[in-house]
Amino acid sequence: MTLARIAARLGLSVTTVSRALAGYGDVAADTRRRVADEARRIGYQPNPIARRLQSGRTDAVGIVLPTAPGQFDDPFFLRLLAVVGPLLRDAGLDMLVTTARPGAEEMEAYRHLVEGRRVDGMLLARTRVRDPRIAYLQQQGMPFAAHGRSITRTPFAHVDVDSEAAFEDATRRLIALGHTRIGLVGAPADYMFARLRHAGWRKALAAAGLPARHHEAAEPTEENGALIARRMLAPATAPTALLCATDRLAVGALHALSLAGLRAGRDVSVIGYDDLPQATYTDPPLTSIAQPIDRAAALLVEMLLALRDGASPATLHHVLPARLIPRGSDGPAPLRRAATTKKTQGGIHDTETHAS
Amino acid sequence: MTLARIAARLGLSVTTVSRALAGYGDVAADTRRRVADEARRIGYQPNPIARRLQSGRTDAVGIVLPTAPGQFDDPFFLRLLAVVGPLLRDAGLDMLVTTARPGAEEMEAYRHLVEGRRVDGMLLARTRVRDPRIAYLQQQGMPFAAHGRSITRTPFAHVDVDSEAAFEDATRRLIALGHTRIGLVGAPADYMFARLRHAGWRKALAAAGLPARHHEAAEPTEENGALIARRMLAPATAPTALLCATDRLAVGALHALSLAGLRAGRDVSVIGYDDLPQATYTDPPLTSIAQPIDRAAALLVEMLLALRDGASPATLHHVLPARLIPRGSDGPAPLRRAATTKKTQGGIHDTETHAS
DNA sequence: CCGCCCAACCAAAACGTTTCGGATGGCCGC
DNA sequence: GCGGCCATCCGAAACGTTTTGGTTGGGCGG
Repeated sequence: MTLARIAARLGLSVTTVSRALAGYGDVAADTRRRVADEARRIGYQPNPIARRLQSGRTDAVGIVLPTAPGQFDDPFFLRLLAVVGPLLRDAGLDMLVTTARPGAEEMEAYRHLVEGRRVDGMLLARTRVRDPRIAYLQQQGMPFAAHGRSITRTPFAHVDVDSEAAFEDATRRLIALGHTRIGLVGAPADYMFARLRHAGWRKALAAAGLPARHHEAAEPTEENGALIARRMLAPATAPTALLCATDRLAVGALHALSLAGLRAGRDVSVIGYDDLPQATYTDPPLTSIAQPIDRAAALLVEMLLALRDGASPATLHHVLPARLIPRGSDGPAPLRRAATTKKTQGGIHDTETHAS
Repeated sequence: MTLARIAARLGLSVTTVSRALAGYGDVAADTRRRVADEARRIGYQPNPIARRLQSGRTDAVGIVLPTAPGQFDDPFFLRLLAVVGPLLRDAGLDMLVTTARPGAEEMEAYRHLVEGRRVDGMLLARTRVRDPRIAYLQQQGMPFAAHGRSITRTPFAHVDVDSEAAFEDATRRLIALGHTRIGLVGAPADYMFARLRHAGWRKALAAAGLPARHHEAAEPTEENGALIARRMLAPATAPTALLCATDRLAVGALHALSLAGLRAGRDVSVIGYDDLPQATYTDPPLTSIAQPIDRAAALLVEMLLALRDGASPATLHHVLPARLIPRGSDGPAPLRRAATTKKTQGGIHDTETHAS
């Protein structure tokens, strides 16, 4: 199982065997063949550890999965892994996955991978407006590609989806359907994606001369979606449409509607983002915005390889378009607001409220 | 950043520095302190690659995520990763993740990790009745722990959830509620979990003297759940309750009910398995069976460590109890079967049908 | 004063690969 | 016949660690 064994068996030096397998020109054709045959015969596989020690590269990229309450099993990350996985393998890279809660534990996970010299590239997702992970990786000089933008001093490699435009479009769509009170069920403003979607919503409202009232944000879970929707729909002047920053929030909102005796798509329109598989199977099916995650993943890997080959992060960035998938949860604004049948209660956890 | 640098700076040998940091007794207390100080000062981190080459271990465990149509982003795997991740880190083990479609590609992924000497332990989930992955790992002598049982010649380390008992209980619950026609929306029979849940269902029916009609199986997606439910509910003697092998199937079934104008929990009872976060937010909320995945993950890691320390796989196995979480999707059998309001259509893809 | 033991340290080998800088021998041209 | 070139091969170093089997020198007992 080692070069030495092949060498001994063939009466050659380790050097020659190595060079034969690596395809160097200074090996006789016949020798090369004999080496190849013997290697195949004993099922030789080079020891990656030895190779790494010698080359100084690890041939591995790291991903830290956030394990926050809201993201614990966010399907987004599994899809990302699933799509990125094969691409990395094709590039001969291993994928090292760690899980950590945002905050101190998260940064420790990054340090473990980076300063522990376990990877020579990182992939990160769900960027934040000021992202300590990005700052850290830049300061360490570790190549990385991010899914999502961020506000930084120095440019970094990233793909993002134009969810600002998507939310602007979605809002316009609702306006065209006659809605004038359109609420935003948002995510915490330190997530870059939350800020962009918020901006898109606000822009479309402003362009139509409508006020951007009705905005609350919380970690994107079903639970928070339900809580926010319930609160937002309580007043008499409640929105007739809810734009939700993620599908998980939207699923919660649909649930709250149903509990309140309101029909989604008739009494209140709901639009989500992510186009999760389950979006098709809510009642009514959820109108959602689909992002080209396959394309994004491919670009991320491409960028990582480019960085490895010396490309500058400044040249590496893409913004991809998202696409609205109309289903049953939105529709024309009701002529009169349907009455809320149940009393709403106050109290919401883990929520930041913005009066926009 | 290397032992040699510390050694040079302190006028010591590499050996002594290494032994000082490793806590050997043959280093003077003062020397040990000086070494520790210098190491901290320059932020020394041992090079894991060099350590691995020398020790012959990789300190990494591998997980292959199935990317099948039905499992593409099954939340189950992300939860498993999230729970197993911190435990492995605490044990000083890296987690190497690969994705592959079941079949040839999957086996190639295993070979890549195992014969490529990238890991010294494997974790696997969603076992199959005859599982080629298990046979392979056993033949290769690679330590591994599985989530799920399997039929094998030689015993292997595993945890499983007693979903047979859980399905037996759930079926009895439905029987106690007056249901006599209880259908099983199952998963393909080569999944071990599918077989166990099927057995539990059948057992409870047999004990009550009820026939085990109404059984179909397909990859556990929402889509297949909807297709099967629609077909099962078409005939006049359709089941009044559907037991679903997974929550994804159940979500699809709920959707089909709703399309057919049937009320879940009143006209037709539905019970799922997995207790996904979204189960709370279906309409009505899904009665589901929760598995102790945290406990299972902890045991898996524990077993892996035991195997590494020479334990025999034969002694390592646990079966954990599952717990039914009653919510709104099941209830008393209706006195008379509600009429199906919509026509059902034939045709179903990717499905194996069993007349049980 | 001699021998022994112990505390403290270290040189070298080993893990398996890649690569640098030769070494060897045959053949060709002049 | 000799110099040089080319094809082919190889020794040794290097990557950074751990471990084996020492060596050194001082102190202590007899």
